[in-house]
Amino acid sequence: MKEYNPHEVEPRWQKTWEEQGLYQVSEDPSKPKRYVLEMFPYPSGDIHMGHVRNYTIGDVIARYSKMRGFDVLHPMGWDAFGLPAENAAIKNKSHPAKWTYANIETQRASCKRMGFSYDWDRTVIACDPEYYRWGQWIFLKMWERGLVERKDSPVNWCPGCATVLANEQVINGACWRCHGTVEKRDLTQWYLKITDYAQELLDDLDLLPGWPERVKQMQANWIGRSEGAEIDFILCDEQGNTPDDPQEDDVITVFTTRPDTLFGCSFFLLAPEYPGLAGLVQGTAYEQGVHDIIAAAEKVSAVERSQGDHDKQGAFTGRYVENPLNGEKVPVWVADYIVSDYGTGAVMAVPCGDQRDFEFARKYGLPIIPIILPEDDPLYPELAGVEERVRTSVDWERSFEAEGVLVQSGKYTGMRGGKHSPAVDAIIADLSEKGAGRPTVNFRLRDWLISRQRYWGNPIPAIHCEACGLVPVPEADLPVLLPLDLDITKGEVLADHKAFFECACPVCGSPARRETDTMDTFTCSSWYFLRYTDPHNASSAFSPEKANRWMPVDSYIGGIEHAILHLLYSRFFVKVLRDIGVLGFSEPFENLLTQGMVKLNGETMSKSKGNTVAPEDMIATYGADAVRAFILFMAPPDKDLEWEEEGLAGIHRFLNRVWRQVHDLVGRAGDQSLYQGAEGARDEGRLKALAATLLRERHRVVGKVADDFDRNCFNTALAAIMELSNTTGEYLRNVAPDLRQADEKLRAQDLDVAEVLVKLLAPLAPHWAEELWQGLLGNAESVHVQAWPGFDPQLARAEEVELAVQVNGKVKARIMVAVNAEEEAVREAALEAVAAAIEGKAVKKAIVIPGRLVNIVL
RNA sequence: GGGAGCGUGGCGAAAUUGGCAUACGCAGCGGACUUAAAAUCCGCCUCCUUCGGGAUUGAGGGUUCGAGUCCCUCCGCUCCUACCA
Repeated sequence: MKEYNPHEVEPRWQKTWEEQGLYQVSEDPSKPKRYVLEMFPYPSGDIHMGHVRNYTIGDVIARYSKMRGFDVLHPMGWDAFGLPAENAAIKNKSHPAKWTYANIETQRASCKRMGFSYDWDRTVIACDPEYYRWGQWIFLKMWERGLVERKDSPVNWCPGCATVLANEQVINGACWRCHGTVEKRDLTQWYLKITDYAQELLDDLDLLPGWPERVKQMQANWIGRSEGAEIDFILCDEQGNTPDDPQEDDVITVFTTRPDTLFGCSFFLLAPEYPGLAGLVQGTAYEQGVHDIIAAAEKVSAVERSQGDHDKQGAFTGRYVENPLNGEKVPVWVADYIVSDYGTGAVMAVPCGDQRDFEFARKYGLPIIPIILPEDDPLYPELAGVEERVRTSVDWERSFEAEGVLVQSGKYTGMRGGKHSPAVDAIIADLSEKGAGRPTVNFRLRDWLISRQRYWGNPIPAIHCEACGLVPVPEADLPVLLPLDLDITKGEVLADHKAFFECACPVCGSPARRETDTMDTFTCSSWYFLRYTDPHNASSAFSPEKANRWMPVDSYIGGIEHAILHLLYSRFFVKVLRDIGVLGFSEPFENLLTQGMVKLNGETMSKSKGNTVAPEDMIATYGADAVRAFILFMAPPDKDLEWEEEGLAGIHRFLNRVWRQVHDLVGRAGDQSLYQGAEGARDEGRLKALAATLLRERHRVVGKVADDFDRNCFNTALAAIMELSNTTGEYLRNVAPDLRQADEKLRAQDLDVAEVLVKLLAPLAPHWAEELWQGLLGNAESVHVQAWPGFDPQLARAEEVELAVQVNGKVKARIMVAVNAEEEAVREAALEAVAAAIEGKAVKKAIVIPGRLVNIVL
């Protein structure tokens, strides 16, 4: 017998598979398709254990799917544009392209060493002009449809990365890449109008039962839909007089989800960044106070501002607005807890119903008018049914935010208030009639800021012409090539690179300037999964026919960190491409599997912490197959996985053991047999019983493993295979080898069990399986294109089963009964088995659960 | 503050629809083989026990013939999100 040596077996089969093109997509329309995809990596150095886990999960699904008769698409590529390449290039005095492609080759080699079944002919590399030209094309199509906008607004600026960031890329006020503090700056930038799709992006989450609830919840929260009303307040003078003919400048609109509390509005708030704020106080006695708040808000970084409960600061502006519902004069304040980029940046403050307004009112001595009360409030008897305002203060500890009954609210008094309450509907209707308000839906989602002032990205295909304004690059001129002759180590930037930006206006032909901003790298990852379906298409981004055949992705596997950014953007791109008419579906990813982290001693592995385990070291010791199987065995895929080298050694032992068992089963173990000491039973009955048990286990486990793979439960699938191996060991140990081999039927069964063990492990340990399948069992064709072993549920069942007999829910005895025994007979047997325990007591009833237990109730 | 999830042996975990809790593995302990060690193989391995049994899925309660699983209260942990009006 040849010993199991992964270091010899693995590279050999990897070479053979590649030469044979075993994993090239067959494009066989007679088979059902399955698209298995792992999130493509950013090429920052070699792959780490997190990647290995991600790709191993995908590889098992792909290999298993192939054995189940699917036409499988399982590609790999690189998200190759981005800032780390620039930083690394500057550090190493190199070029981002050089660094990027070198890392891609390293990662590609590591993936091959792990034995992943990718079709390498379909590789997509985002910084390849053949790919990014179609990203530019999609941008132009969006522009045609009015989904591209260039506008001036306060944006997130990361000084560390010297670029702007999308809202989604600011995590707790810090840059998602460098973790530096993000500032607000007023800049003119490019946006994609993802907000046009806000409602659909929210609604279609319901079309995704194959996504984790958690991820859908996170997306729904991010989109942040709120129903409410816009209400117009008109600026008035100190006597409360509004202008006879109010102009646009005289109106300040707020968004609220609680128009029912309008009678409780005792002051009015503007964000420090509110556009017209400076004008309101210019030249007045209040200018300085307001200015101080604005200055303080600018200084306080977004990080601190998002820390939450710091003391609220504000100042009176000296101005008033009129409450459109009751005509009251309300003072206007500036407050640092009002954010400018949600709603309108202006808020009607209702301190009795909002805790933040409550605290602000207490601090600055503003009235807290009770207008909504729970019926059990001590104040309720006094105010119940009161329409006119009789009280303007309360001694409450905090605001009241739940549902209640309106008081002191004019004709609305007595109505139920709260979100979606009758009072809300009535007040919105009345405001609409006056033209002072309208029902609105507000989203938290902002438009996607995609321009970046960086070199290593996809150029935005636009031209600035003095005469014609902003002009899209004609489709025929694509791609706008990113120049490679730029030396960023000397501080060169695109905006100074004449050869790049000097151009002629495509409309009038006069000298013009090319846009020098590049696109956010997330635009590259928002459609790469479509390119894989038709990667070499030179005349379009993809053929709709191919994309429609392969899409949606059936299994998408990746980290939870992409729950919002990448997954939301990709959904948006697909919906736009559908509306453009090149896709016939609305959602890109049918099933999403978010894999857990790989940890060491309870901590996430990371280079900066220095607690990583290098995949190549583990491969060098135990082989790729053991690493793969270990990763799948140690935890369910969506849970964090604690790295334990002892466990990996255990899996290596297991592969070794099954290797020898397979040799034993086919009579080829020779003197390396695990069971040579096994004189075994020569007793015919014992032999038959062991063989029957093995047969039953073989069928049971094949069914169980298929079921587990279908549910992505790789850990229990492997546990079941271990059980089959244990039963096999029991059999081999206790049956004299010559007896087995003399019996033709047993020889056939032994061979079948050997084949089953090899096939069940093939998706998990592909090289190990191939060596046994072809090397030992002498098959000419790869195990990875074999059909999944069949199983017979009848054979998986024993003729007799053991039932537990419970008395009042406690197990008191066990009985053996025939599988098809009549319920009455089972009941009789059970009563008999526990006769002593129930003696003298009345049996109320006996519940028989076939195949499981009998419960006798006394 | 809001939302989601989790809590089972020394450890990683299993129990798919409410039906024999602790499968499978790791570590540990004992044994076989060996001059010895490694490797390999076999056995033990939730806790208590007067050896009859009894208890046990974070704690307490409820529903049910039956609860790790469903409901309520509490405790603990994790993740996400946040002055979102």
